[in-house]
Amino acid sequence: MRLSRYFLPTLKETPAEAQIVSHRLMLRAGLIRQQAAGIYSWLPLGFRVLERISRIVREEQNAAGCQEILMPTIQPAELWRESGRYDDYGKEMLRFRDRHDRELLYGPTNEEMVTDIFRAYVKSYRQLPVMLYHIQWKFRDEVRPRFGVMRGREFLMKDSYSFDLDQAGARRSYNKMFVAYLRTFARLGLKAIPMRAETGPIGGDLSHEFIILAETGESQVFVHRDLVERDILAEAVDYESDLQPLVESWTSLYAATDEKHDEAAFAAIPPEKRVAARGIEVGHIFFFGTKYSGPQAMNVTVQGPDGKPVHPEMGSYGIGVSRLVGAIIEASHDEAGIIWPESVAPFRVGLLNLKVGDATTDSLCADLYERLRANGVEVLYDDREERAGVKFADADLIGLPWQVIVGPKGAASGLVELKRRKGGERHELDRDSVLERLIG
RNA sequence: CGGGGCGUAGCGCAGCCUGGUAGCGCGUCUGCCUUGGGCGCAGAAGGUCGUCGGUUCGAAUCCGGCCGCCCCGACCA
Repeated sequence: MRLSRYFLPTLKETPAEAQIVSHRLMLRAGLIRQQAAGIYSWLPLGFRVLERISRIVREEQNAAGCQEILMPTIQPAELWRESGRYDDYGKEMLRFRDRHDRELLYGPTNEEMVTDIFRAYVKSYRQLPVMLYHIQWKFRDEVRPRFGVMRGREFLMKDSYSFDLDQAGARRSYNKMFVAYLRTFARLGLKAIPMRAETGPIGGDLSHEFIILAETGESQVFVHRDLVERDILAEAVDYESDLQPLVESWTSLYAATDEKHDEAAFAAIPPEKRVAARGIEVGHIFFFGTKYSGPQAMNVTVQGPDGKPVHPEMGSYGIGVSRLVGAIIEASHDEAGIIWPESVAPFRVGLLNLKVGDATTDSLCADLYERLRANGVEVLYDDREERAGVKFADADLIGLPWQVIVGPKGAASGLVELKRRKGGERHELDRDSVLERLIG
């Protein structure tokens, strides 16, 4: 993509409403535009990141055996009356009526609807387990939206739902999602730590929040260093195997938010293993049994092995996709701007032509641009007629992982500069070496 | 929902106290110049001062209602 034709409104100054760093950078880097309190448009660069994150989330959900569907944003009130939540949910739920005066709502979550889909088609225990998910916009009329996309009213969320014959099966589904979440956040370039959360109505230990560590995080967290340093991607995962030992190895070490913090237990950890940090919640998984499928709610049954009706055991699993864009920036930025992890970067390479109009830099850039693209490398080519300083500043601001800097001095001798955004190290290389590094 | 603050050009702000018909920086447009870290010079466009009403000869400015946005707290992917 040529930057001269790309819709990328970067700002030199920070809009007054933005307080936290991710919000400031998202506005300055031209990722989003606020349309109302907690409601945002996603501009081309921001939308690309949203799509990148969604792709990774999707790949890991699919790998864990979850199947993607797409439920609507608008839901009928009747479903929520069945579960009893229409009255319970309160003002956070946006309600309205259509032209026939039917009551509708903008979905804040989808337990009722997915349960409705399930009960329409699944009649036998032989069809279990079932795991469905979608990535869809949600609306929660938060009293006080803030922090940009970190707490918006309209937000993109991945929500999964599992249906099992019994609690042992539900635990297997839970464990799959647990591991899928670890892998998802690791692939997004984040250190996400599962922390025990409020237990559901059944009790037990089947509820975890996934919290990423970031200096500007909203809550205080306490974790065992081994959890922070452990790399799930280095471990082989077979979703058909018993994941319980793996899950236990992650949950046996200390990890807690300040609400659940146990000072004594934390003090029992060797001092060099204690990590007190700030965190941001990016995912939440929990088991809730028959809360929605039971007779008190939507009364869903399948026929069990003995021919008798069974209420399926359910769980739900959420990842805040749009929130993650902000969370990743909170976890990865510097004074100059965003530093995208490679896996979610909107483009992999920024190609900077420092002297547009100079025959040598123009042709060198054109060649690099074409050859990178031909090899599947996504490049944002800064071919604007701007001064070098503007290009450097914008490149650092939007945070693409690699910058290929082509200036008249180096170009004359066939050299360009390769700069890594993270860390900032630079190398003068000839064009083939640059291509080799970026394509390999 | 309790407390506080703010709405003036695309963005950041001054002007308001002490009413007299709107200004600065950045950005944008044109030309020249410059070309390795948000240059320089010259010219230009762009604002019903959130909105409705009141006071006044006259309101961005004083008074009131409404709307919107932000911050702190309680609550949350």
